[in-house]
Amino acid sequence: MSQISLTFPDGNARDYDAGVTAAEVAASIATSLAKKAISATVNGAHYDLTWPIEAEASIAINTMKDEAPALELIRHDLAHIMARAVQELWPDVQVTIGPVIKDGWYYDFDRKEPFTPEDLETIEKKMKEIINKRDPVRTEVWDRARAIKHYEDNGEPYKVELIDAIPGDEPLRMYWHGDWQDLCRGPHLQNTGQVPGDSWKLMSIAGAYWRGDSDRAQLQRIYGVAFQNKEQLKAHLHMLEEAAKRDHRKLGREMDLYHMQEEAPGQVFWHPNGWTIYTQLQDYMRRKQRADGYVEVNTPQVVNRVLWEKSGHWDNYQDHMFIVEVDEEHAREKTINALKPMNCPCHVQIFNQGLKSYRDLPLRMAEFGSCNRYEPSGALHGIMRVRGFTQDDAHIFCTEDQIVGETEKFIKLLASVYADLGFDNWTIKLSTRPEKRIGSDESWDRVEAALGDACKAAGYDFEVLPGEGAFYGPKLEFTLTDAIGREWQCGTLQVDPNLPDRLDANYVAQDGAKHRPVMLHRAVLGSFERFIGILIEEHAGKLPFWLAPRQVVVASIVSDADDYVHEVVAALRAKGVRAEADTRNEKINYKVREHSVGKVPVILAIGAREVEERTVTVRRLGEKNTSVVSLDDITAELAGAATPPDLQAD
RNA sequence: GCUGCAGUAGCUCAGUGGUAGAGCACUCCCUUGGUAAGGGAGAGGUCGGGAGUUCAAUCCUCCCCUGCAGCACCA
Repeated sequence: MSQISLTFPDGNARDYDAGVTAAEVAASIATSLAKKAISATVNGAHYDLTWPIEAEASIAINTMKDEAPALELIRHDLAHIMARAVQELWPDVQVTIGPVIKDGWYYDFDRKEPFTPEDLETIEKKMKEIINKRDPVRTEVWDRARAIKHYEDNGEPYKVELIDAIPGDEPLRMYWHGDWQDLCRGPHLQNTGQVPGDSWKLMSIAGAYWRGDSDRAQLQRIYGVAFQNKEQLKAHLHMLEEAAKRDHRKLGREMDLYHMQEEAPGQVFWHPNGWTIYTQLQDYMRRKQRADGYVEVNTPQVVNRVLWEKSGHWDNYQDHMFIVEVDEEHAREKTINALKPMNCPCHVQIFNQGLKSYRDLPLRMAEFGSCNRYEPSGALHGIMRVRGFTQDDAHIFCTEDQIVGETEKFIKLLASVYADLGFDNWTIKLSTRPEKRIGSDESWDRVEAALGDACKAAGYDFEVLPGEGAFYGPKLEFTLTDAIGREWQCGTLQVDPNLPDRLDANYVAQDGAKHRPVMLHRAVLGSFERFIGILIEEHAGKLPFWLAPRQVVVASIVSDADDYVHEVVAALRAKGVRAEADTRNEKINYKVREHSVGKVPVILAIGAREVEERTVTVRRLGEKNTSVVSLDDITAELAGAATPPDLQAD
């Protein structure tokens, strides 16, 4: 038998017989290590203790102390244990697929009756029994024909389909947890008792399509979370509770920002407080874009279908458009229009007015464009995913050579905006050519490279999402994360050579001939609605002072102070600070509580002393202590704080 | 759109086959109180909408609407 050399993390190497298992390697080092070993990392891949190692490799033996492999194994074994529990409870249920995900795992089942919340408790109980049995886990490599026959004989078409999808050169592994068998790539622990009994929890039941395809069967998915110990599970559940408090739907109500109602699903009724945030943001974006060389336009809401047919949207998105028919009683001929779902075709109409020269490029055309899309009902989510929204949209008409420069300029604009708004963890994703696409491979090569180069030039890394680009061009997505870790695309930049072509946009180049410009669709915030939702969750409602809808409440302690309270409010308002008086017949405790809950950043309390000394007592949101400041000083300070970041003197 | 769950006062929620209740919020009165809820009184609901079963439906059944979780979708 041939010998292979295995190199350990400390750099030492030892020779073993080819086909040695990680369990044997661990045993060769120390009995204690063999006992504690749960898996191995071999050349960076996660290995079961029982898998043979055939060639020279680097190896690290993992124990429960190694967080990443330990969590992976715990979660993966729990997926199997849960599937086994379900099949022991309901033998007619088919198991399909059950991967490890962030914080836990899920498993998809095919069962006629829906699982109920009570079922989850029953399943948990059964899982604990299985864990307590400490059943051994063992594995075998099967050949393809045997595996397929096994599942065909068992009447399990899902598994057969999974096997068909596994590349031919990959070994097919069967795992047994006790007598329960499942096809699985592994690795797994050595027995079910190695899974902690109390550091996991079944969370929810949901529908999920087989293989993610909405044309195929819908299965029932059970989600679970799992950690290394009970404390981590408790911390996770606590984090979820805290996150729920930051939910923009809850804070939106508490801060009286907006509401939504049945008659206009997916559309926002902005209240004065919310609209203040909105207009502050819009004013800010307008200044930022103007400074970056954008011109601003405005285009119609209701546009005849003819334009949507030309742009190609009618064919692709008709079902997702709000259609407006004007019937014969009102018009000579019945016309069919659509509320604009996007601004780009209208922008091309503006571009097409008059002759454009290469000297006009790049032409950066911005619009705070109100759009309506008939989003599927299940997609709606607070103000993050809505049917009526306004984008901070712009289209940059340019040449292909200008793409890199314009993209880099855009990323810098976006980075500066996100920084001003308090975001420091956003990510860039580059979506590349999909299977169904137009344009030559050479052109895709160039444009994808241009986007990547622009990111690098601006100093940012990006993740590639292969095949996720639009059919006409690649795109950059800039994503932010909400309170419970869901990612939302906010900013975007998309390269589009197609629409200028469909709508016949052109410019006169140096050679005197007409050429097609390229269009860059881009948005920094994305939609105001979504961005404000994210903003609320990011700051847990405690918005930066310049964005806070009510920046200051001046609260009287005794009614004798009312006149001075109004004087203070007037002084602040004269300096552009959004200040309100609270002279209600209530105690200061009550007022402080109410405005703290309402996330007002600064409360100025006024009693007899302050009137006498022409001062205010300042209480800042989140701080318990107060300070006494002169009226002049506080007015100057708050006026400075109320100035948007792009207008700050420094 | 699909699967599951939910919808009772402005908000958070309890409740029952015999047309409803709490706390907070709201209005009025008392109270002028020094930093996260002072006291009292009052008003407020076609129990999401429609149909059915029943002597009787907020409660049971069916359909629809909206919301929530996940999936699918996101030009």
